[in-house]
Amino acid sequence: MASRILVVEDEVAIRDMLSFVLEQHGYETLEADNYQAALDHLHEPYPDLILLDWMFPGGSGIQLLKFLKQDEILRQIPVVMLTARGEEEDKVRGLENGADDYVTKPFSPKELMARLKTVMRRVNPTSLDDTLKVGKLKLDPISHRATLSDTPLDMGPTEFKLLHFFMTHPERVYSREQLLNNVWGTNVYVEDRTVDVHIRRLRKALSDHDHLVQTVRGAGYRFSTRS
Amino acid sequence: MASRILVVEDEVAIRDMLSFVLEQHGYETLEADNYQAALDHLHEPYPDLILLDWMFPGGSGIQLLKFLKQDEILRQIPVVMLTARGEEEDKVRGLENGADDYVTKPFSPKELMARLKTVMRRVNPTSLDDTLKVGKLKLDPISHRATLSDTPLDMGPTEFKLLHFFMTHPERVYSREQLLNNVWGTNVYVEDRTVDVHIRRLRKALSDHDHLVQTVRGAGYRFSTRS
DNA sequence: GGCATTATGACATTTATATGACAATCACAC
DNA sequence: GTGTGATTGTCATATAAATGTCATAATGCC
Repeated sequence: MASRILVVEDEVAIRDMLSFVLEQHGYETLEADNYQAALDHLHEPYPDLILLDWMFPGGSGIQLLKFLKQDEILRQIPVVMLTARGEEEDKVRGLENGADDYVTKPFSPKELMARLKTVMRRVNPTSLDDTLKVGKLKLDPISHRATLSDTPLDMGPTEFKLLHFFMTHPERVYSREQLLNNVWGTNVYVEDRTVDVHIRRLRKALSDHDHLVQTVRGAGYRFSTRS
Repeated sequence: MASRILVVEDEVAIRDMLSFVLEQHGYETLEADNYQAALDHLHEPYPDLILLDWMFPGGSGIQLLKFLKQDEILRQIPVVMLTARGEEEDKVRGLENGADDYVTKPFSPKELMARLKTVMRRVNPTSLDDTLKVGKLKLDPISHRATLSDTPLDMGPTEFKLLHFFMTHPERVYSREQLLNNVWGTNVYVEDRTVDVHIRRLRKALSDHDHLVQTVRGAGYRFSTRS
């Protein structure tokens, strides 16, 4: 059950961008490019958050915001406003009318996700990160636990991060260097070969599911459900 | 292995966004937020493409563009301009000065990737990451896997590269020497006859599709769907 | 047939990956 | 603090795979 985010934004380019970033981070997105379309999404199952462009056709953002806050159910859905840079009054007016936060266009993915997470954590601490599943293998970022057929797997933090990265980026080869950058972080000087060792530890932890982590000779490693 | 894209853009939010989208699509990114930083990236290994903001500090986009086009090597790197919406003259001026295409801010990830791919296809068709298909035979550079009717084929790195080259250059004879240059790389001293052996290994891997790799007596080999 | 070219199997060598061990470091309980 | 176990990165070694070359067989061409 991924969190669902309703994106209310009339400009298709920005809407696409928001959807892309959100989906890459594991959210489901609903899209609306006008007032009525936004209303059409406001029924069960309700979105978990609304990303609302301040200015959009068929009713400005504040109009929809006010409408939401009048409804007993809808008012509980957190709203993050999208404002143009420098429009300070917009932000103030938005926050005064019940918006939970705002993001200024243009935005970096990092900033966007950070704000969304903060807001969602504040409103509903449990709905945040989703469990990743691949067959019997599950990875739950919340409890920070990986299980196989509901049996907890024993692995270190690095292996957990590695598995998390793999599960969010399956069916794709990654060189040792890329894995170091993505899992260990950039500006970390660690031997390439160290990756091998952690791969082995991860495979060990996965026991009879170690085939999910595949060696691609001369290229790196790949997480794949196919043999 | 992955294409490298130099992003020249001063606004951090937009730069982050570009990097995020590009990296999600498997590109490596280099970042520069000013003229000098951009120049610092222009050495080997050269970026495969430059994404250039029209207006950025320490020299406008066109300035850098002109500089690039004066250099024999650098001029070959394709350039995609980032322009503000509505600035039609900018686009025209950019294209006149050698830019290969432009993307208007704000942009959707889909549009961005489409334009980049188009440009890269025009310049260097082999550097692309698209799945290659010939009948039931598929080669996916992203997962680094060759399949026949979705069954993974077992072959070594050299055979994989060889097949990749063939699939991107079908219906054309290549001498052993040409194959060595293209697949093994230049400055590699290897016997001509070695190619025969790898051809055989590739055919073996292709099993009942080995007819795709054809011998052209006295000339070399050819990858062809026609018998 | 006789010559030239290619196919194939075998093999030694090189290269890449897997694995076990270990010392240093870290996290946390006491 | 101090102790204790877990974790981490690195190394040495084992194992496995890939590579290039050769000798020889097979094939095509005149």
